[in-house]
Amino acid sequence: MGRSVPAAQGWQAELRARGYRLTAQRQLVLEAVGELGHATPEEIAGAVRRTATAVNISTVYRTLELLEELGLVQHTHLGHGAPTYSIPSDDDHVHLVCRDCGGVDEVANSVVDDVVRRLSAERGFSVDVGHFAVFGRCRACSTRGEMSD
Amino acid sequence: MGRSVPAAQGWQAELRARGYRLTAQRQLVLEAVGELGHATPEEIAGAVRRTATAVNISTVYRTLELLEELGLVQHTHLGHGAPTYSIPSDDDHVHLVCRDCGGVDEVANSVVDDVVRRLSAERGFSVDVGHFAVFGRCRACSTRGEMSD
DNA sequence: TTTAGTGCAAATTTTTTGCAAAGTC
DNA sequence: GACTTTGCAAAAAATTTGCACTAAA
Repeated sequence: MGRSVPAAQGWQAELRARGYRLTAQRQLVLEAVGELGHATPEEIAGAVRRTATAVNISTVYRTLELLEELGLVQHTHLGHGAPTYSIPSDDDHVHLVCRDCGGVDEVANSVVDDVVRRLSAERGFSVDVGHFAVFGRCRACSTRGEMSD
Repeated sequence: MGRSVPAAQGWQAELRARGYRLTAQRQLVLEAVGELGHATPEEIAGAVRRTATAVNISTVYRTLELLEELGLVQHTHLGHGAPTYSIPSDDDHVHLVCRDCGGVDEVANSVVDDVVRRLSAERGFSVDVGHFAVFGRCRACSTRGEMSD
């Protein structure tokens, strides 16, 4: 088996290797991020609170920052509000956020492959596909708009 | 002369037509947005303050909200911080934001035309090109990274 | 004169920080 | 035991809101 993706608990070793310590809070926050998917710090704190031990909100912020530095979580901006955290995965996707209903849809990032390639070639800019959300209006809201216009 | 773009002072008439009033503050804020381009509410307040009359920050927020509703300004998310306001124009562009240096570059939105078309056809999603920023790493920062790696 | 808009101050909301106590290695 | 991490409380930063007063129409 390869080890391109930190296996089951490889991150714990990596944590120590970097001089950090393994704590219950860090495990709980990481688990919550995995379970919730695209959750805000506040939501993550809430989820942890519901399970067993509560983790202070400031610890959640500090922990997310650390986990992101280690590459164990990533954050995405889906709109005006707080950034949302999730587990990086191979099948990253592009987020479509509707300005009207606020709904978040996803499309395979192959849709933007071409743009990514061009920006790399023409500008030397390497796009972080997972990080950007695409804003606009979803089909449902467009249809609704037509009717009421 | 056409009137696809609210002419010089057409917006003032539109304002009144909708039952709103023309005030010095609204003119000052709109001017500041035009002069600054992609500025945060705080920056806009600062710019106005520097000219003649100061406009209270809460009025700036309320005014931006109104001007946006009227389509006289638009806001864009360029990263973690506050949204930035600017004057909508025909030659909208895509923003490239570097995760390392924070720099903001622009590319013609023709670069994403294809994606816009596909999302419309396949998902019925109409993209607001000006609203989304593309995150990643710019050429300068990539080069720097290679060297220090 | 009537009704909308502004300034001001206070309340929210979200995130950050200092520091003593608790926990990990 | 040494050094990191956490919880707590307070500080900051960013927005929003209530309300009396000012100003546009």
